[in-house]
Amino acid sequence: MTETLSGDAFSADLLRGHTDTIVLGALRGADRYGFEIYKAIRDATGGRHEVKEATLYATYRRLVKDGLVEAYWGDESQGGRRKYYRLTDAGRAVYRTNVAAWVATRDVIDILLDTAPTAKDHTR
Amino acid sequence: MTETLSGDAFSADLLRGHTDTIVLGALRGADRYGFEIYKAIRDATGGRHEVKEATLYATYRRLVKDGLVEAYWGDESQGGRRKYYRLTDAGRAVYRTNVAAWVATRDVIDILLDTAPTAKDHTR
DNA sequence: AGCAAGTACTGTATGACATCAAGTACATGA
DNA sequence: TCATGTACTTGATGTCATACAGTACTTGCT
Repeated sequence: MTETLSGDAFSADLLRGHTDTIVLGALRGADRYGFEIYKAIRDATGGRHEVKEATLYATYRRLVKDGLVEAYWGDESQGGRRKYYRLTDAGRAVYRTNVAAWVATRDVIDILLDTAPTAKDHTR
Repeated sequence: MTETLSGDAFSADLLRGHTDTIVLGALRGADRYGFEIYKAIRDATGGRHEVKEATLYATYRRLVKDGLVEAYWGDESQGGRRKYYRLTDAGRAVYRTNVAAWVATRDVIDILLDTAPTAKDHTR
């Protein structure tokens, strides 16, 4: 914090509250292991933003505790253990609800900040 | 928390990190007093969401401390004191930066959740 | 007049969560 | 062999949104 926003405007902590949903979303298509999700998020932001490893592993723990994902060790028997996560039905339901919440929240913030992307808007 | 998202999907805490920017934005056009901003936000969400008073007054304090806004008492001498807030130059600059951060963050989340509003998107 | 409801502001906890900092362990290429 | 990358873990720490509990004035209703 206090990082006063370096050049290209990605303040840490702005994804706060969305991390769970992002992780759940990452598991929509297939089971994935922790580090894989970490890299996926990092890459999706073009490297400009990164959700810290510690944050993600804490998130995984929370999601498992809440029954939204299940964890199991992969069988990389030759070394390099990987813990995989699988979306549960409950997780899938929460994901859907959270996406709706995101869209609603996004639109409200867009209204409050006057940043709604419209046809005439040059930002898109 | 743990509120498991009631019906229309507004989880508290999703605005977290954006409150400062929203308040700064509310002061763009004119000085406003605390409760006025509170009502403006509440109304902008159609009453579906509310940033709690305690949250906002904490926010004002923080913004003053950081020199982003200045506070002064209105001259409602006949009663009903109101504390007004005025955007400083620093506040205006931070606002601009934060808006850029919001747009960047919003777009990243849209990508991660696959919720980007497009022309063919029925959500708009 | 009496009283509820709304306006307006304040202060002290509390808890969630993103991150920091530090660490373990294995694999691989120079 | 030694740095670098992969992969996971855990114990602080700090920020911030909120709960909770006030104070004080005003206005509308009866």
